[in-house]
Amino acid sequence: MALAHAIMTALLEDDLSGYELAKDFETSLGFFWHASHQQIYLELRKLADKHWLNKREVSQSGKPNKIVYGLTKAGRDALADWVYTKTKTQAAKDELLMKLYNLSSDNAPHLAAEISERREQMMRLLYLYEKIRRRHYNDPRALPTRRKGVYLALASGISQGEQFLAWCDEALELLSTIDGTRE
Amino acid sequence: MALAHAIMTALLEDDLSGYELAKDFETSLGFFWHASHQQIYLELRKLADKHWLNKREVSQSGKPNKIVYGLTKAGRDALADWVYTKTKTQAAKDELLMKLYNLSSDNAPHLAAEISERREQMMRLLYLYEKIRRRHYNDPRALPTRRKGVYLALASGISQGEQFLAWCDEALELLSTIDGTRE
DNA sequence: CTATAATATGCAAAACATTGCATATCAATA
DNA sequence: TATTGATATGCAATGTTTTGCATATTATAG
Repeated sequence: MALAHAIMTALLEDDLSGYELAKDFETSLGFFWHASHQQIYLELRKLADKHWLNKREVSQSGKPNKIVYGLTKAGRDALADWVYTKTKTQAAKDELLMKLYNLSSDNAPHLAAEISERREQMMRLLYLYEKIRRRHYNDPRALPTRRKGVYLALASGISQGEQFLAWCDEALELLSTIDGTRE
Repeated sequence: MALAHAIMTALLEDDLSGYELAKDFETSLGFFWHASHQQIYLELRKLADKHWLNKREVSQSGKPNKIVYGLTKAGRDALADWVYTKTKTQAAKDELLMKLYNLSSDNAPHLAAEISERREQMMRLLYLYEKIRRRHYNDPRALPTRRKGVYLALASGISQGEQFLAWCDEALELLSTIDGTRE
């Protein structure tokens, strides 16, 4: 049921279409949850059937029309209840770390390249997050309650990201000491 | 195919039974990959059918017998090839952060309790990891190539863990400023 | 006017993961 | 000797996610 709740959380402040949600899940929300458009459209219809979301079609000029979803009272209640359920321990699946267990002088350059790429992705994301933090979350203690929670999620993303960059640097440094001509 | 490769990676150094693998996936390997015993036993049989693993039954005294699996040449080759495949971007599913988006003065004590619990779990894990690092990975540059990779995975776990502890402290501190009597 | 890209939504099959149940061996202990 | 707990393996049903395919509208660039 977790995707349902992630979607409803994204709808807390704004009503959104499936397409707009999918973009959020790719960018800003992407740090906390991943979902493809196929998953999202399906789940939105399920949630509307359950009457946790309402839908309305919005005509647009210059673009195809869209279906915009918003939380109902029942949806808000279900979401509020969900917060009290026990969170099961983390997903934790990182193929890159598994691959590092298989490090050899042959594949070291490939792994270094993958790490570099991930490092750049993370830099772009961090740039976005830092900008948001500076603009809207400069004084966490002064925020209204809900925004404090959003701030903490953002802060988690930022510090995980910074930690990741530092790790990438250590990894690239150590990988560069591997001699590809021997072994 | 990722679970298959995670299992094979775990078998790189030692032949193991499903039960032993399941325990590894709960503890040390758990930082990098999660898998239940049901998944593991099923996957082991699939991999043996593919001839990527071989199996043998081992009689034990004082315990039920076990089936021990080991990598075949074909398995090692498949694993080596897998390292060169492109890693898709991170899983990133954290219910706790999603829940924080729903923070209210009502649920703040519950969320603080969940964070405290996760903090303690992480402390226990970190204690284990630090011990391993000190014993076996004190001088990373002096390690043979493959062990350098294992070190980097471990280092990633440790620094993520430490970052998480720091975040928990910040979160608990900020949550404690929320006044449950109003709003 | 044609190709491309962004917007917008969807179905179906396959792969993967979780949950609940089931079974059996052996050691220790109550 | 009955119960509990660790060891050891498995099936079946259900749920979730990914992958591949499909379709349609409009803007922009060539």
